[in-house]
Amino acid sequence: MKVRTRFAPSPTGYMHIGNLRTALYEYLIAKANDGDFILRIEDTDQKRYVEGATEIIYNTLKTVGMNWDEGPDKGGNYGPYIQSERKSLYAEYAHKLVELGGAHYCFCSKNEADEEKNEELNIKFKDPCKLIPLEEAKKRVAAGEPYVIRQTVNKKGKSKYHDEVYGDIEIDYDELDEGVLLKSDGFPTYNFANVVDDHLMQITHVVRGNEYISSTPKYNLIYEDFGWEHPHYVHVPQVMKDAQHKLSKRNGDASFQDLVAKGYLPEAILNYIALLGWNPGTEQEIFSLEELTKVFSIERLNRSPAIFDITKLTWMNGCYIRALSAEKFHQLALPYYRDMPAYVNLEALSQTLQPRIETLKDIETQTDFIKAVPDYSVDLYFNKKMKTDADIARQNLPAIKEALETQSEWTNQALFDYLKALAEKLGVKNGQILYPLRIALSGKETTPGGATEIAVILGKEETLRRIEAAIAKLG
RNA sequence: GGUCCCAUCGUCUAAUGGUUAGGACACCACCCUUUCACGGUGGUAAUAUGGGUUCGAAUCCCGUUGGGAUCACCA
Repeated sequence: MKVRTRFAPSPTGYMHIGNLRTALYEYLIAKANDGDFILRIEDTDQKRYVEGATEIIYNTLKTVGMNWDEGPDKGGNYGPYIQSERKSLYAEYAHKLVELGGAHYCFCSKNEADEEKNEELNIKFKDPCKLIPLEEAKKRVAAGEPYVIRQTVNKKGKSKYHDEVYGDIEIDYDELDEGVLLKSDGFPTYNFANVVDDHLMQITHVVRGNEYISSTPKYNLIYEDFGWEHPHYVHVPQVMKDAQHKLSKRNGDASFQDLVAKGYLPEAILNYIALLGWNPGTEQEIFSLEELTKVFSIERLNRSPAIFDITKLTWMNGCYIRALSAEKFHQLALPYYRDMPAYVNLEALSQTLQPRIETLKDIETQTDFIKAVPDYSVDLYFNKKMKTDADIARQNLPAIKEALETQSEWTNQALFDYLKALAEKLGVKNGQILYPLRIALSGKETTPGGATEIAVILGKEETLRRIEAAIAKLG
């Protein structure tokens, strides 16, 4: 049988990291087995619907290259792929389930149902409405009385099922709530819609967060009552913010969109989250999506929760940035150059920046001195190792300026050789020329690249102007 | 609270009865060097705890502790 997995997000806002990881595992399970990856939008809760959220889902999946084989925009043999468009289908199946004895009509208000429960005595909600004879219940429904359809749990003993990650799970039927399957507004709850859809769409592997482990027996009951076979279950551990809290939208934790905005590359984010809860069994850590589909296996999925570590993602992002071609990096950097003065040599800037940044956003802080030299203290000219200080700078800067004025080949290598020769001629150390020059050009203790690289970035004219300004400042 | 799940360096993880408990990030040191970074070398650092089983336990079993999930007309 062909493997079919589905990503079934609800359009309630941006895409968070845990969600994207689940989608990734679903995609990989499908693609590692030559199967289909299906996108289904679960919008049965109209109160939580957020405008534009569906587009975010599409864009995110496209950005990372996880292409779906069937979905709302793409069609397929099992549509529609938006649950709100399948509304009548659920009602049909819910009523059928009532006939089969797996569910019943309930006329309780929400409050009444809540009161029935007794948490201290640990009594699960067992709906009194299930005692209403079916014929009578149908009459009340026909008469227009508001109702919901609740699952009926009559079984006793232990429910057992196998999970591909967690192994055999055993839960007592008494632990199962008789939850609402079809709401009074006619929409199904997740508990019902996911079963009906997964069956109808012939999903073979259900991948979801492990918070569903304990409610899975309820779903299995529905599969049984319909006489359907249940899919393979792949429950995956949570992605945590720290040891106590999971990553969540409500806390405003970083979403995929946020990370991209912070200068992380989609490929790096995807690579990093693949490794949160899964490992290849080798020491390789850098994987493209393509490579992942080749080495992924369910068996190597982990059972314990994983903390999202932005530091390691940052390192990995740096790896991806360094691996970029010079042209590609320049393209990605361009938006960050928007306010650069005209004299700046952008290609040279990119070249200098690429090995030095870990996120694209670093460009902003690394290049702040380019627009204007900050107001710095002349103490900056002091460097013990380079044997320089303000006096040395005062002494050498005019000579550097004079030398550079006649220099025509304005490349890093040429400038470096030239200034090295100058140092020799003056009988001073290289550092006594280069260090003061770098400070004069940047006004910063640390800069991307050395004196000559900065000179190339600034161009000859601006370089000379800045040296002049520095000489004036030193007095 | 009931039930279920989880437990190896700070973090992500490897080791599926026999390893000096391995790798990666981070951190520290050194090297390279025109500052910074990249790169290279080395280092600090873990089997939560108590019992079993076994010649031998991170690994299997039981208890304890700690953490998480779930108990919605949310998904």
